[in-house]
Amino acid sequence: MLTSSVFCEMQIASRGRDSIASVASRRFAPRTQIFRESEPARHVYEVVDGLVMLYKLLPDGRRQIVELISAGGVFGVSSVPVYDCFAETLAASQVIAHDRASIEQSPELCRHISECVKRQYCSSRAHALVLGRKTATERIATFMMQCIPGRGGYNCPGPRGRNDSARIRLGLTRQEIADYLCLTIETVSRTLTALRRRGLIKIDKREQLRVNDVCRVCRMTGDH
Amino acid sequence: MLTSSVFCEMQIASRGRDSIASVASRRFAPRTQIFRESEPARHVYEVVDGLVMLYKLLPDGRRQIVELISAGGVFGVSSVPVYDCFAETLAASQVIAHDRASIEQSPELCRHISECVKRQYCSSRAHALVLGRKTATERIATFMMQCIPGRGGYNCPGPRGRNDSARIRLGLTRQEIADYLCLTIETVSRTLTALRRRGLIKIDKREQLRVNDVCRVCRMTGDH
DNA sequence: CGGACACTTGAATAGGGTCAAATTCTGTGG
DNA sequence: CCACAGAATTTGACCCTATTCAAGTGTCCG
Repeated sequence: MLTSSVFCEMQIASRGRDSIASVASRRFAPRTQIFRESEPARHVYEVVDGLVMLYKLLPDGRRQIVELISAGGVFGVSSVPVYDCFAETLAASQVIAHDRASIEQSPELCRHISECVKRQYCSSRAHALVLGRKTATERIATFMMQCIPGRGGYNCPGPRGRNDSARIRLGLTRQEIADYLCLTIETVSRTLTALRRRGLIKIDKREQLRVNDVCRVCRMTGDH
Repeated sequence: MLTSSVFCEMQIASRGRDSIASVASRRFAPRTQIFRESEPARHVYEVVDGLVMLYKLLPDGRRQIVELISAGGVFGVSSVPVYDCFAETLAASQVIAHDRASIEQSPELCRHISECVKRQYCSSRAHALVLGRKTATERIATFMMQCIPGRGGYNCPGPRGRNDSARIRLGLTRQEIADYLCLTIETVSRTLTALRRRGLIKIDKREQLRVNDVCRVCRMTGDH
């Protein structure tokens, strides 16, 4: 098994004067399933490091990656007693598993998780706009901008000087990008090729590319 | 002005022993804008009665209705200091406006809102699957199922006896349905016509239709 | 009853999907 | 270092679903 788990009973020092809570810190290898849809929702997870994807499946195999969660995000939150999607790591990931029952007992933890859910709720709406109304090129551009920290979002600082380029590590295969953006693998590939031919990006390795002009790509998201 | 507002300083009796909170109960006429995207987010709203839509716009006019909120739902929640979408009533609606600053002071209210956000967060993910992976017919079927309370969701009771029909009040124009499901008005119209011709539904009035066999429509959502 | 708006229908089109094949990585073992 | 296998990706040709554009038709409300 690729997973190594370290369970521990620990004091959450950073959360102040709460009583001792039952938490487990776990490390998962890349592409490891953490839970499945319709399984009893026993834990709420916090991502410390790495990247986790949440996805839903239709019976005929169509897949939709509904969310990508990196450090600081939470997952496993559900309004019913079972998980509403599958969770799987993309990169090697460190997560904290909070026992669902114990969360109620820590107002600080509750508050923290609520804050994360609120943030993720807002970004899931931005994603709905992507899925619903954007062209393939706009989707890819939007996705690339998401991969450049600090740019493109609310109060983007704008280009930094002459050379406004950025290196991006995708962390997802073409198939995963397709399932996230609701395209096919072929369309993702074709769109990236078209962007490369137009000189907007350079594909260094499979998962690594360079955006030559961040602002120009940002203008291609359709948002401006 | 179509809006009649009643402001009041009231004790939220149902929320127990919290101190007096600043809330305003307001009534809005149908198709009335409540707030705009990028406006300072001063309030969090709770829907008491009616129907509110949240939507985002792209600069070129493309619109995506990201959420429909009925009684018991909240809106105006944002992780940044401005609203991230537009809010507009569809039906005449009664809402409670909570002062953003005052929310923090009521743990009970905080908890209540968090609970709503959690629920809405989950349903927004289900909607992402609709937008991303479903065909026009599946989208319309999914939407119709959403309009039939108690059916199609987690632990649906199944058909009730021989005559498993339901009357639906849409409350949305074809254009709004299109913007919610990410289709065009023509595709919505054509799809409804096709369903009518196949004898699955009967279109009584513009906004009212009858589903002859709920289970059959449910099977058309693509979820089963 | 008439005007405005919402909806429906038709024909042509295009964007992305599907299917199939070629190419490029990546890792392994010699 | 090179050869090879298997997988991931790219590319090509064709197709289909939903869109676009353009008329109609229906419905509501004064």
